[in-house]
Amino acid sequence: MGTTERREREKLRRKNEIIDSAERVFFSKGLDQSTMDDVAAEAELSKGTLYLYFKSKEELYLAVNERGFQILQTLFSEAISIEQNGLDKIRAIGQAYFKFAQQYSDYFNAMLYYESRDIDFSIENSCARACEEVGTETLKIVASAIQTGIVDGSIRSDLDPFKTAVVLWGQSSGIVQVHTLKGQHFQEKHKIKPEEIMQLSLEMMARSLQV
Amino acid sequence: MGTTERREREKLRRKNEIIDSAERVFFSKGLDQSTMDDVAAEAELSKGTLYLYFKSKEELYLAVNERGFQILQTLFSEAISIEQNGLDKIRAIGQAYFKFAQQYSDYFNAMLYYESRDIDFSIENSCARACEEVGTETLKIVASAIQTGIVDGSIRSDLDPFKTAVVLWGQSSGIVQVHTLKGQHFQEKHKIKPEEIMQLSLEMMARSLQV
DNA sequence: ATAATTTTATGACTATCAGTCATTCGATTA
DNA sequence: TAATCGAATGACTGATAGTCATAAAATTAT
Repeated sequence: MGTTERREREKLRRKNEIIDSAERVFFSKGLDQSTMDDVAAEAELSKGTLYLYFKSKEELYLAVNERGFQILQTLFSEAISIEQNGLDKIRAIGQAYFKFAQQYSDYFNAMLYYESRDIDFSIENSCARACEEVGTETLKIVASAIQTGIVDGSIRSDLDPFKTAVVLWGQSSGIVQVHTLKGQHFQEKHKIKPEEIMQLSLEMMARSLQV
Repeated sequence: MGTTERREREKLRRKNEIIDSAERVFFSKGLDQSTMDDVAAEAELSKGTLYLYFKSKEELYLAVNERGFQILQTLFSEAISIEQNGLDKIRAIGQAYFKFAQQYSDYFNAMLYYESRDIDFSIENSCARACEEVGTETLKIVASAIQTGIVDGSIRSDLDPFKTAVVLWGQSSGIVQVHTLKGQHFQEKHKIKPEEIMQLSLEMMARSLQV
């Protein structure tokens, strides 16, 4: 009988339902303010059950995070497909990243946490691994756009595509981190619009790639 | 009698002793693994006493952080004083920042936490305020170096010094964050030396400022 | 010198929450 | 109908941030 397969499916469904609930709770109250009991209540399950599907709060959190990465990856794929020239692809990716930070701010904030923590990638089959996988895929999209730019002459040829992708990634996340966490504060204190910072940053990054 | 003044001094001294102890504990075990009881034991005080001087663990942590900011500010001041030309000052600041991240990695890691959290600046007289103050001073150093560069012609004149300083700050912290948290992982996975990333980033940032 | 007052320090206690585990429930199979 | 097995439960444990009534020490007033 195909009972095992159905069970497998149901197990996956339940897992996703738990992530759905966790997402709602984490996004509405913030990760630190959310308890596993909150998530359990939202999922209409007992706390113990959560631990059958995720071995810790961090795992569950990373599972939510992975969805964010997947959205980002899609946005990046769309971005590069629209533009022809390599440098314009990179510009489009930059815009897409900033758009992601604004439109999917909950996912983005979750990603910040991920980026700023020393995550343990060692345990096999963990959600951290999955995040890392999608993250690397996303980086490869950036690297390939740079490669395209080098070939079509819109980007200087002395750059290593993957290394440059890592740099752009680091720089962008730093900027968007400032935007997200200190943006309002800067606006009040120094009369600087966060959007200006993001646009200026984009312009500067594009310039650093030009021949 | 000058008793009040001496008491004031002693109170400050005790406060600093607590920060000393907290620093040792936080740096040796990591913030999350450190308990207030650990800090109290290290300071040879009771936990209750800690709360007479700091209203929460976060406050105490921010107090440690402020020291890091002060070191960074000093390094930046030294950096700009060595070089003449504006763009070289900026390069020197960049190098100083990367040096800080390596030599004072404990302080730097603490700062990452600060940078990646939504800190509450509202409460009067809090340690967060102090960090913010030193942070702004540090930014002003960067901005003034950019201004110098615009005047001496080494940096393009269409940039707003303070906004550009914010961008450079955000980009740099993003890069160094990648370097610190994911560097080893990148090295293993993609055979990329973290130092290369930092140098490439510096070069790209300098290029984005050039006329 | 002594009592009254004010400041500083204590540590037992509370509240909260991540994670566990013996037990129950329910579906599948014999 | 009984036996088996995986899924689910929720009371329990351990850890720890933060509190508060009380004590000790220092300062000031009598």
